[in-house]
Amino acid sequence: MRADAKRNYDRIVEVAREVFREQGYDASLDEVAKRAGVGPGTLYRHFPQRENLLDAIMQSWVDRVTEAADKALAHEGPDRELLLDWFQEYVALISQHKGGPAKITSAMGDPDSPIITKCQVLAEANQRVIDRLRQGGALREDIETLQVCRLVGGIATVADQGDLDAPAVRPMLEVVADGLLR
Amino acid sequence: MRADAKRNYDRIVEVAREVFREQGYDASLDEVAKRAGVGPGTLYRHFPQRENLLDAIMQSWVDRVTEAADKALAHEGPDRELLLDWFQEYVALISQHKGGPAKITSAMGDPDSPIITKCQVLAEANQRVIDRLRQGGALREDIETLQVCRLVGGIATVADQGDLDAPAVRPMLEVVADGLLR
DNA sequence: GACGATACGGAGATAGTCTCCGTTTAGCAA
DNA sequence: TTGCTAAACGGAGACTATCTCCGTATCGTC
Repeated sequence: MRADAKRNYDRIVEVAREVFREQGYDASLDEVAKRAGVGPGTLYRHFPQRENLLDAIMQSWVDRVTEAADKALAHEGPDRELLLDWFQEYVALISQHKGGPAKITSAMGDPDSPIITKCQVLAEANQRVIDRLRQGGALREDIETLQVCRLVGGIATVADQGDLDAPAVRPMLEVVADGLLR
Repeated sequence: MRADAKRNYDRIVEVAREVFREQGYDASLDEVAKRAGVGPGTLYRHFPQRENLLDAIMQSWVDRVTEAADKALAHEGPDRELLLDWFQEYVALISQHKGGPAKITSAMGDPDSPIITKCQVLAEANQRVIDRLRQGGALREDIETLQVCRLVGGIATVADQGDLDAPAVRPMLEVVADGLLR
């Protein structure tokens, strides 16, 4: 990659992170290009689809995901607390910008999504937490971990669309956690 | 309302129902106008916002909602079955067209939404089912019924966005039902 | 310093939303 | 019937966003 190309690439990602945080995932891409000081052509050459840009933005995000899972697994205490803490982290992680929960959760089941690798990191993190509980025999067996992602993702999605805060989300996560534990 | 106005109004609603079913809730409104044989101006005068049109489409829908709740309440059998049957109906009702679950669920918490009256019918139907279970002492007390709507709406939303069918949705509804029952 | 590959960027095609306003029509009253 | 007015129509076009094409500029190498 040529030096000027890399410079523009990085600058676009940086600006996009800012704009998406301000205006949500639906922000205008031409606006991103303008703020980054490049033409729309340049933006679309680097990122043919909106989701390619999202994928680049999420590059740094994957580290935080695994960290959060590590932290949850290190938790000493009741299984219910562990699961709830993880769920809250999960919601926070995918709710970084408006529209994110829906995008990430629906990409989870789509192998062709440009952000699929990022989703897999999240799915694997969730898997580790679920496996730990399963090994302790604390969890019902008849549900796939992908469905768990969907359940929690669904809650994050409605919270995102309805502008709910963490305390309002908590009871919904409790219901799901209690439904999963046995 | 003048006769020609009513004629156009009805025709737009009829066509919109068809187009939304075909193309989802994001379908072009100019396309609806074209198919209805009216100018865009006419459509936007009758329905200033997209949701006003959705509200009109849902007029016949409210009857089905109350019917479904009646049917659920008439159910003889375990509470779990009753709740699950109702949840399945609930998901089916709000999944009429693509994008519907998200729209309806987020409108539930927004008093200014043009479709709020329709949402209230749905919320009341849900309330009746929940109340029945609460009276039997079968349900946990620490959760509002609006939250129940959000939980089930969240599942419907991810199912809608991920093109999941009813059998795939079922286990998620079971988790929520089990988490709510005690 | 010259050359080819690579990348830039903006004009413009396409598509959707929504408004404004000149034209038409329904419905009523004379 | 005819004439009138309020109501309704409809389409041109302003505005915004997405995305492409291609002439121009720049990088990096020989």
